[in-house]
Amino acid sequence: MTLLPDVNSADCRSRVIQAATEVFIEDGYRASIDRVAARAGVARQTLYNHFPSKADLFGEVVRLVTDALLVTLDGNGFTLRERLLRFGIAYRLKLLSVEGLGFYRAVVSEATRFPELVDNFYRTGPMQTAARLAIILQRAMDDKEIRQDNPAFATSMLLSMLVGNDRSRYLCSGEPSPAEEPILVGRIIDCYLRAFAIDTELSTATLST
Amino acid sequence: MTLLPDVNSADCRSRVIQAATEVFIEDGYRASIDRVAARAGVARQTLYNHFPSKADLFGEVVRLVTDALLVTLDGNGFTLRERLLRFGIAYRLKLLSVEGLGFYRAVVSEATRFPELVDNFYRTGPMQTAARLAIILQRAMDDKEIRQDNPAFATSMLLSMLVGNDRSRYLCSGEPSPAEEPILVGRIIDCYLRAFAIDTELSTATLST
DNA sequence: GATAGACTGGACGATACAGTCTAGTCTGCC
DNA sequence: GGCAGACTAGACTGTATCGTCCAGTCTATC
Repeated sequence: MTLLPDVNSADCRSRVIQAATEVFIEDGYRASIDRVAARAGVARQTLYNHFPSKADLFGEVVRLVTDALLVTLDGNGFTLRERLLRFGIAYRLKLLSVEGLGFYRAVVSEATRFPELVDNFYRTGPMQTAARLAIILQRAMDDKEIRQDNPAFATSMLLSMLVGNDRSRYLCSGEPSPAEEPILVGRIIDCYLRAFAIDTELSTATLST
Repeated sequence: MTLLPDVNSADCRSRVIQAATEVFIEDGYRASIDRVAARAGVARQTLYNHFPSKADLFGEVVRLVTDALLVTLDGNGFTLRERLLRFGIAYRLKLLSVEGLGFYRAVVSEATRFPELVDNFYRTGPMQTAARLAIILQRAMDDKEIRQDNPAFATSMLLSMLVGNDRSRYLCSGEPSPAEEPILVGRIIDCYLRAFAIDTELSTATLST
């Protein structure tokens, strides 16, 4: 017995995780263990040597993919619009990819069977991304680049505008077309910046009715 | 044999549909036929007298609930803000209710197993609502109440802002709190109207960088 | 060469479930 | 009374699946 993790064993484990990720993204939790094992090119028993149950394997996959889906926000050195644009492109790229959509579907589908897992996914995934974005927006408010408002609300609006309706559509039918992505993101960000632009007399007057 | 539909039979059928709706909303398609029959207070064979298969029953439920979830837009006689406000409240009320969320989860979960059904759901449900909203927005653009823009884009933005992030959150964890709904919808609509307000020199200047 | 640890491949048990079948009951109508 | 149509209750078939078990193989190390 060696203390170091066996190379072959680790390879096996990662192959299983890789296969499970693909299969769960394709068909959700209802995909069979046999299919995962076959995809990994591994005997079923080998899979059970590494994971005590299907639920544990699923949980591991969810944790790993959740981390992989976190969207990073690069710091300063850009205009606000530029930063939001980069964020928006990365955000849509991840969430609206075939894998991002399949994963989301798989996780949401199991909200009743694994409530704590899905809750944890939301807290360590989407909520983390939102928290990072909120910091950027808060700073932009402090710098008077956008108007003062509740940062949580401002964050929610931007995230909603970026993927809300499109995610819903792609979950049901069709696939995203990557060609027009940058243009679309630009339009969304411009739209957002109008909504949160510093107040002018005109715009406030229109709303107060 | 009578030509008129038997009262008891029709009653039975509607009880089954009612039960199936509840059960599928709770646990999705993986809920068993036995549970549906039990919930309806009916023998399994009776259920099969009315529906040839589980998939057919599911399809029937999806069609009926899709219709029930359509959001109506009342016509004129109100300001644009008032109309959007009413729409937003009704829209969130339906989509973010426990039933609306459960139904959405159930449908989206089966996008791979029943692609045509889910695609049809999207076209007769969400797309219908969007089309109705697009007409209102188009008219508002013609009347110079909001700035000229692509109506489909403007529609997508409003629908996204209304439920995008919140639906995502509620699908994963927690439940909506109906108390603050009207205030929240008001903030969203105001935010939207800012984004699509008629151009002023100031706001365009900020964006053009 | 012997040994330990990991993987294989298939049999096996237990469970759940869709859908069918059948014998019997109930109800309304002639 | 008799009959037709619908419902009931439960047995039954066939299939899918999770998870276990076991006998055998392969490989690296001593």
